[in-house]
Parts: sequence; C-alpha cells; structure tokens
Amino acid sequence: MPDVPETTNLFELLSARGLVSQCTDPDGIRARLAKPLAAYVGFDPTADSLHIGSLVPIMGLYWLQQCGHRPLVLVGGATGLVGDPSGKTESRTMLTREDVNHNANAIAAQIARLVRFDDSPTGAKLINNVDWLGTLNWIEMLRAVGPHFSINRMLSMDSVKGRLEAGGMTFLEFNYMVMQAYDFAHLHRAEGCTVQFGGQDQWGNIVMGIELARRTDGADLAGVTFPLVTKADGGKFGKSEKGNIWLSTERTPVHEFFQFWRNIADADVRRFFGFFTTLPMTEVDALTAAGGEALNPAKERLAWEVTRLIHGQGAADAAREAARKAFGAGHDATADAVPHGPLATADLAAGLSFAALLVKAGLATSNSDAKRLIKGGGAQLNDAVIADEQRSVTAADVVAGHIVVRAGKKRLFRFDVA
RNA sequence: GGGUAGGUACCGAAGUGGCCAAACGGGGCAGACUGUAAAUCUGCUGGCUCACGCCUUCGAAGGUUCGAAUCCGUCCCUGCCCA
Repeated sequence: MPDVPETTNLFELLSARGLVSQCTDPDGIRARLAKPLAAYVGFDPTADSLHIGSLVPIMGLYWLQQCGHRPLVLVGGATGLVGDPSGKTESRTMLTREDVNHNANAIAAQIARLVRFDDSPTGAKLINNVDWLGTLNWIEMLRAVGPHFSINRMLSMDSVKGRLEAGGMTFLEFNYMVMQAYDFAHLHRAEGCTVQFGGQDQWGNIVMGIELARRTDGADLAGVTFPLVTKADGGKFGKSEKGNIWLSTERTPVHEFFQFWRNIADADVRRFFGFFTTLPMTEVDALTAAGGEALNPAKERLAWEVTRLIHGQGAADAAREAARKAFGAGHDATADAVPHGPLATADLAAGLSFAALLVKAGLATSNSDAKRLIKGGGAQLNDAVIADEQRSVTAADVVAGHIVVRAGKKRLFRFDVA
C-alpha cells in the first residue's frame, strides 16, 4: 500500500510539496532525476532518537525511494565524533564511540519505518562514514584534500561565519565540513552517488563536497537542500513545553506527539501537510481550503497522518480517538491513549495533596510549581477547577476508578486507582 | 607568552557591601477571549513549609566582614588586541 506519487520526477514532486529550498542547478537536477540514481542524506547520531526536525530529510528519503531512486542513509559515525557547527551558536559536547554506535543503530531503526532497506535497486542502504573516515591517515588526508580547500572560501561560509560572530569555533569543528565534503566525494566513487540532499544549513557543506569531487575526480555532482521548517508565529519548530518532540515513544509519548501536530497554527497547516505527509497536494488543497474553525478537521487529519507514518496506524487511531474524547464535549479521559498511571488506594487513604498529585502526574515540576498552577486557576481535578492550594485528594474523588487531573486546557493525566 | 574585557537564573542582560531569590527583555506556564488556532490583555516563572520563616543559587574553591553576586588573593574558562 505505498502511496503513489503524483508525479514520478522527484524534483517536481519535492518542489510541489515545498520541500526544495536551494539547489545547485534546477534544470540539471530535473534531468538527472529522470533516471534512477543514488542520492544520500546524512544524519548526525547526537542522540539515540531523531526528533521531528529530522522529519523533513526523512521524508526526502521516502520520496526518493518512492520515485525509483536509491537512498543512501549516511549515519555520521565519524562526523558525530566531531559535531556539526552549522546552525549552532556553541560547540556540542563530544560523544564517545560507544554513544555514536548506539545512537546510529537507533536512528537507522527509526528511518526504517518509512524507508525500505534491502538490496533491490531502490532499496535503501545504511552507511556509516566512520568506515572510511575512521581509517584515514592524517598526512594522506591532508595531501589528498588539503590543496582543494581554500581557507578564505571556508571562512566565508555561513556556517563558519555564524560561529565566528557568536564567539568562535574550534579547529575540530572547522574540520567538520572537510569531512562531509570528503563523504560526498567518497560516496560518488564507492556507491555512484551523484546527488546529496540535506537541510538548509547543510548547503555550504554540500557545495564543498561538490567542489572537492570535481577537483579530485572531475565528477559532476549536485545538491539540493530542504527548507528550514519555521512556524508562522516565528517560534522554533519542534519544541514543546517539555522540549523537543522526538520520534521515540520513550521520549515523546504518542499522545503528546499527536497533540503537537493537532495544535499547530492555522497558517502552518497546508505547508506541514506538504512536508510531513504523503497525501497528494490536490487532496491537501481540498482539505485546507476552508478557513477559520473549519480548519480543525484538517489539523486532526494532519496529526493522524504524521502519527500514522511514524508510529503506525493503530497508534494514530488510538491517539485520535483519545483526543476526541478527552477534548471533546464529554471530556472523557478514559481512553487508553490518554497519559495515565496507577495510583494505590493506600496512598489515597494516607492523604495525598492535590499539589503532590499534579507532580506525580508530571504536570508540575515541584510542589511549589503545582501550587502556582493551582493559584493561577489552571489546575483541574475531575474537570473542576481547584483553587485551594491545600486541597487534599481522597477516595471520595475517585470517579469510576479514575482520577483525572488537568493543567490548563491541553495537558492532562489520568490515574487508575487500584 | 603579554595586554585587556568578561563569566549572573532556560537565553540575553542589569546589579558592584545589607532594601538580592537577584531589575528588565525574550522564552515558558497559566487565566481571560476563542476553534485544542493566531493576535491581544492579565498573572506566575529556585526549592521546602499552613505560615512567621528556612535552605540552595550569581564560573570554582578559599579569605575579609556582624553581613558578599558585590571587596581581596588564587585557580579555571571565554572574547578582543599584541607577539
């Protein structure tokens, strides 16, 4: 049941979905993509899960494969040991080799939810740049690539300039772009890879790779960058009150993941459909044609689609059902997908403060925080606003075996009393 | 290596002996208005305590003082300039 692309030319398709930011040569790339080819996208193994900031490149890989090309998924085992300075204002902490390996495997597993890895002509291939960068000899490396890099040119790259203005970068980080450039040249030789895709902040690194391969091998490579995902209100994309929205359910439960998409601004709906779903754009246009309140079903659909892609249809259905009940007319928080946990009757008997319960539910970080929430009128117990900071919770508050606490309109937690 | 300016809470940035848990801005959370939207307005934004209050926090560990984010010496780190 693969979704059928509305056009088989990847470049056209990506453009229509708003997924192209910059490219080295629009006509050339369109022509290139008329035939099956191998292209690569790199991911940094800085954590054992990707977050939704990486979703755009992942969708890029997805479409690459759907359009009959061969995606090379590069996990930066070597570059992860250095840390990409692009788009950062301060250097990252260095990872150990064990961390990098562990993270690389976890990330590959997440990508495999959307991209098929096998040996067929369009099967994705997982590669790790530590395999070729890790064994390079310093002198050989310098002689091979050193003459082809101009320091003046490198200093003029945005990724470097930004860091210099923000207080400087280390030699270690400065080498990151050399490594990435080397990767591209290497993948051209080893895998016949001719196009590199990446985030907008990768533009400089991609261009350096193209130039290196041209100078060393006379190769004609191309690059395309995806747009930086922005929010209509100017805030950072992909953050919630708890931090990043991750793809792993341990870090971001499905409910929270679903709600993130459900709560986006009106102005972002259409664009996000293009970026993060596989729905044909004609259908997206129909879904988002309505404005105002009528856009709510489209938001729900968006949340369902993205959740389905990442966590599977079962989880998406459950999350949608739970949200409808919990935020709909009935305020029914009994669905399984609503965040919940056990509460012992003994605890209730011993007397438990409402504030402590909020902390236990993860809706407040401390008793003081919980009391502030109560004082501000944002805390609810079984759908009743509680204004008394000293309120204690007893067996009398158990309704049909549950106690539901809410912080504001959007955050809730259900205790199953046993 | 020399000179110089700095290191303050999530971020930026005031404070330069007591009135400092620390101004202000951003961010975040909550309330009102709404459509689980945006914009706007309002409140809150270290921990513990029913509370008087207590505890921890201003790069690090010390010292001076009745009292230190603020003064002193040492160390670590960063920017800039010079070599």
